Amino acid sequence: MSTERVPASGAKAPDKRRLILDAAVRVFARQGFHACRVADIADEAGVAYGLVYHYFASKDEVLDTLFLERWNVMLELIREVDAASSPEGDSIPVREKLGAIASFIIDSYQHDPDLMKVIIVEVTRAANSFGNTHIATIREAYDLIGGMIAQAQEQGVFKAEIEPRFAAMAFYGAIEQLLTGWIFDLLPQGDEYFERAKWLVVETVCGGLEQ
Amino acid sequence: MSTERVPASGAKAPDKRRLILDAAVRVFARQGFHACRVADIADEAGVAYGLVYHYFASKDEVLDTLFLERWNVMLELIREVDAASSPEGDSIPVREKLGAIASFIIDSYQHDPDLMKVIIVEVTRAANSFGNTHIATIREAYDLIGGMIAQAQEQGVFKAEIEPRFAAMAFYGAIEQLLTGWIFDLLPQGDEYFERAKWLVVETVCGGLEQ
Amino acid sequence: MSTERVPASGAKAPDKRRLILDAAVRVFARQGFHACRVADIADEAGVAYGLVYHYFASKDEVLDTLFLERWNVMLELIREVDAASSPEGDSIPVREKLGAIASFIIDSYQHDPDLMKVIIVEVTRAANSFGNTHIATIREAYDLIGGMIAQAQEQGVFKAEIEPRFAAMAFYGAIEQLLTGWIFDLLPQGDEYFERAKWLVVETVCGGLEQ
Amino acid sequence: MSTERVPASGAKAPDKRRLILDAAVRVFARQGFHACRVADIADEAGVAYGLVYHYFASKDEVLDTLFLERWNVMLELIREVDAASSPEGDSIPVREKLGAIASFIIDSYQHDPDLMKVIIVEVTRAANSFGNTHIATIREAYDLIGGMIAQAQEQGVFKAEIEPRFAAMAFYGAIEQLLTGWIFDLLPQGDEYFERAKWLVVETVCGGLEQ
DNA sequence: TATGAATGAGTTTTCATTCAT
DNA sequence: AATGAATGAAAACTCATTCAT
Repeated sequence: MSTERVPASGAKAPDKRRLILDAAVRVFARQGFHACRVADIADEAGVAYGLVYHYFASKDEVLDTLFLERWNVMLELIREVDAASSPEGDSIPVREKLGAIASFIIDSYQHDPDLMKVIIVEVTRAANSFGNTHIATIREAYDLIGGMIAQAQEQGVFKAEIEPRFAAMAFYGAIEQLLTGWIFDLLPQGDEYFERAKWLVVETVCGGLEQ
Repeated sequence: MSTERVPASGAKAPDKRRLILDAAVRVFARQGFHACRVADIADEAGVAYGLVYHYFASKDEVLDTLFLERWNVMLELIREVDAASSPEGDSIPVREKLGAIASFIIDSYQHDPDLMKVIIVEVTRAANSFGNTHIATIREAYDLIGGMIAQAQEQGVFKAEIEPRFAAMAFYGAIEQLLTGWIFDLLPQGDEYFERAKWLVVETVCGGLEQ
Repeated sequence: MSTERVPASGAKAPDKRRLILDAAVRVFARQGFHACRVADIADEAGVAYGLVYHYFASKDEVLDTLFLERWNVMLELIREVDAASSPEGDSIPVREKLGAIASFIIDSYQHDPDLMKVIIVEVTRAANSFGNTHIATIREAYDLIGGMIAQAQEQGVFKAEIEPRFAAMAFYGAIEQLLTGWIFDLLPQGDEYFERAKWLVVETVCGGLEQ
Repeated sequence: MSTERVPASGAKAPDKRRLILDAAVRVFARQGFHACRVADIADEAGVAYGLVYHYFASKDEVLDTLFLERWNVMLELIREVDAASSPEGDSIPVREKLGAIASFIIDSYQHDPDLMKVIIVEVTRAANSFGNTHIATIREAYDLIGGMIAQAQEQGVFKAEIEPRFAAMAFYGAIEQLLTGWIFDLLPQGDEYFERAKWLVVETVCGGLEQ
């Protein structure tokens, strides 16, 4: 977070740059990155057309910024979880780790569905455009999860036959597809559903991975 | 499957329409739907520019056709699996059913990675364009899988607390993310890996879902 | 000449490419390269906007083409003059050579003032854009003239103290400035004036260069 | 000359206006008037963007100012030369007059090549923009030279058949083309070459014009 | 069927100029 | 005098689609 180049100034001033980013989230979510014009972003933000280009070099950079802002927060969370230890000094159990990650992602969606929609739809799977640009950053998350699984395997908690990288992808894919279901309005939403979804994904995947 | 409107003619004639579709797969996979021009498709197919418009009403229709051709084959497979019964007349076990689906998808990727890349990258997650257009068709697959899970639940094979729709999404998402891993070159490929991936996804998800 | 990529087809068909080039000459001459829009060229040519881009990669390429077409004709003329010999087999005198060049340039202006205006105003002196791009081609003309002067020097016709390259520039500059005078409407025009100008420039420069 | 609206203040203060003008010369020479942005001028001058507009009404006015500053100095010089008389009270000979003009222009280039480049490339030949704006001012120089030549003709020094206006253009064009040669790096530079160029242009043109 | 020239609406980006501070 | 954020018109270029042959 806090990629702002502009002083926060006590959260009073409108901070046009933030205004533009927030507007872009809504517009990208509503129309899709390709289908929207830069003018739509400016209009949604209530600023002049040119100001978008005053703060961002291109339309692409707007999306890049949105993605990186959010993804880095997630990476930080995953790293913290990975390093976390119980009061006794032991590393916390995998189930808890993976549960924290699932919770974070689902909470993120609950908190700002538009942003998560944009990230999933426009970046995470865009193998020929943004996904490719940010592949290293994206991979970092997968690798960290893979590391957790490998560790659990070494500790004898998870089955030995498992290929950690593959399991990590399956786990992350399961979560992302739940979000996709919400995005496409194929799954029911609401606090209760979000909570149950967290449980289900952990229960399912961990249940299957455990010895 | 055979959605062709043109006689098969004994596989002799070039069948320009098929030529164009196959070329489109390669071009869409290589450059992405948005980044490629209709001229690129024509060039790749070795046909005249205008011929693409002779066979297809628009660039969109080319992708629509590719998606539907493949997705309908998958739907057929899922339906067959769903209806399949053992020699004794009993329905075959869920594990086998889901295994058949995972196998089919992964085999599809193995057989024509470009086509699966296009479907996943350009359609399945494209919530604001093709994904939305084909949402009903896509959903059908999720629903069929959800039905299988619900049945397994009723039979007492799967846990009762499970929400079948959610579990279906998790299952499908896990598979799709494995393909995504191959597409982005994040996971190792090869016959052996494909086979182990099939096993892993079924073992993991079913293992977690079972009582 | 004849850079046409399109068959001449008996001079019957309109040849849209030529139409565009000819229109561009008029528009560039009237408004200047920078001040005119591609739409102006298309309008002047009576063709659709996009057709300009069907035949030329960019607005720049239109000017490049116009310049090269004409300049290459001039280079050819200069080379011919340089190689020309009298009936007796001797090389023709410098005065005649330089006179032929001056005649050619001034005739060119008389024949198509717009084209010469464009070349002089937009290319020949444009040290930061087109002039720089075509500097090698432009230089070739100066070098050929310099060669003629050097030869005359060796033959004892021109003074020995002369630096041929400098003299060539002075000669060419004198002619170009006469055209500039006509372009800016600072000098009177008309057949008689054009003829006298040819004489004046040769008489002046050669008169001054001769021993 | 001193067109400055701002007190000279003993050459102590930075005089931002002058700073901007000098920076503009460098930027225009390096990138060309059209290719540079107002921001480039401000950056080069080390002043704030808006300050350019505090001192100048537009980007055009910056170039106008540069051109007029210099061209007026030249006009003054030409007028002085024209009025100059020998100690005996006779007007000095044409050769000396034209020599003084050639010297002044070449010295100007030697002293500030960037400024002369800008004037020649961006103004003097720009028939559709600045050249047209300043045509009256530019013409004055040509007319004054033409007057000198006419006078020499009347005195019987120059041939009678000469059209003074044409001869003036030829003379000025020869000089300007030498500068063009230096600008394009087609001719060798250095004190010696500059001196010889002065001699050559006068010797050539006057030699040819004399009876 | 097959060709590729012709059309023109649409979009990003640039950048001179204005303006509030 | 000095700053630099804000404005928005302008234009090159792209490319899906049409159409005459």
